[in-house]
Amino acid sequence: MPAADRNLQWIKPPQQVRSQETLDRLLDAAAELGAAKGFANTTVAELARHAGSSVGAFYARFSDKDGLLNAVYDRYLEEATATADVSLDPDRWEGASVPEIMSNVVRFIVSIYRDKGELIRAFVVRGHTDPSFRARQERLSDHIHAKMAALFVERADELDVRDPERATAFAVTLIAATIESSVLFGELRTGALTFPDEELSVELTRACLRYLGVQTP
Amino acid sequence: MPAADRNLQWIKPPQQVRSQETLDRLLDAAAELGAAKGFANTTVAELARHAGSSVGAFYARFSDKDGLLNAVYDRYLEEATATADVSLDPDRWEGASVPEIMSNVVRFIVSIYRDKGELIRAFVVRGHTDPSFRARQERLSDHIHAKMAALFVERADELDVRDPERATAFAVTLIAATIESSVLFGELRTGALTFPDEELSVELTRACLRYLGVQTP
DNA sequence: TGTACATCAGTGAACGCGCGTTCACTGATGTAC
DNA sequence: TGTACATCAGTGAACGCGCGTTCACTGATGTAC
Repeated sequence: MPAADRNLQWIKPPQQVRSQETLDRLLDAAAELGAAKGFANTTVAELARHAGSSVGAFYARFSDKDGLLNAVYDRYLEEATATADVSLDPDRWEGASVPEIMSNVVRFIVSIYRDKGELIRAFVVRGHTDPSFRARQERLSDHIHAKMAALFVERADELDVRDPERATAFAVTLIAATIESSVLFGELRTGALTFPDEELSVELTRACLRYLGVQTP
Repeated sequence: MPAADRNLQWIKPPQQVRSQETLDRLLDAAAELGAAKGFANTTVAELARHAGSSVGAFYARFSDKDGLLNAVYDRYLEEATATADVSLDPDRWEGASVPEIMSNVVRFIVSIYRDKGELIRAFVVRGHTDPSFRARQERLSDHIHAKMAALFVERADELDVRDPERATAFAVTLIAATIESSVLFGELRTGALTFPDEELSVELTRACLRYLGVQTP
């Protein structure tokens, strides 16, 4: 079936329901173990066992270990892109103010990182040595950043900055960097002071609004 | 020599100048290769060759591969701590304003990350699986954060925020997170817009000053 | 509906490669007299 | 200053363990008639 092959780079398409289930369980196991201890530290045997499958079944579905990781990553990218498209859709925020959008979006991203942070971290680590992972990471991040920035640029009249395009781009970067590092390095912490999720969201929102010169009530 | 042993956890103390030189070259090679491709992806044989030494010489100095990494990390931590102590010394900034300190410190940290970023990244990756690396990372980061925050808290009258302690702590975190992620993920970039070192410094400084409610000229 | 056969799916022991570590040996440096 | 010996330093081939991958085999599912 050459037609189907065009869409399936890493996965050998299953012919029966049974094997599709096995495949899904392998993907889930990879996501779970990868999040827990990193992909490099997870063995194929461990992965197969965790999925209630076997090493041979694994290689019947994937060309090699990398094939599985790529499949897991693709599944994640698809989910992430879809989520971003829905939650950052301009229509959805019709009539909303910059503070309103900012605070909701920041809170949402924080909650996502709380959920998927460990998995994202595993992808990031992998990206350090694998250019193809790195490239896809950047594509996703560019996509999300652009959608977020667009929401703010549309409302440039609420901002008090020289170059709204550039300032919003930087604000988005601030958000991404701060949340990312808070997850990558555990809870935000400076000496004895800690910033749990809610406070992180509030403070980060405040910082960005002030930076963009937005009047807040 | 039991007295010397107390200070040398991972390194077997050399008895001749010759072996001290070998040891230094091994440390340098580890830092270099680790920065270039990560510690996990660097083999002992490769390391020894790169240092103009041999595998046997390596094991005469270090108990194992981890011993070397720990030694490299300790050397880095010592340098970093000393640099922070000197550059964030309160006396050094006697009479300076918050914007002055902020802009200089941010610029300095960016330049450090430009220099040592790859090595720092290797340590961070290692920290993901090694709790002892992680713990030392946090100790260093706490130390630097505290010193920075202290400079701003001392000048709380220049700030316009409810809780100066907390706000400065968060500002310091913003700085660290943004610079860190800009190095960990390459140059800052949002779609077509890029923020090279100087612009990153300027914009990050501006963001923090506005967040802290500092009047700028 | 039942039977024969082909293909798909799954199993886990065995293989082999890469890399950390060891070890028997050679050469260099230091010390005693 | 020279000689004998001890210790330090360095070498690189060989070993062995862990883990990705293969493969000969068993069982399950689908198809033809």
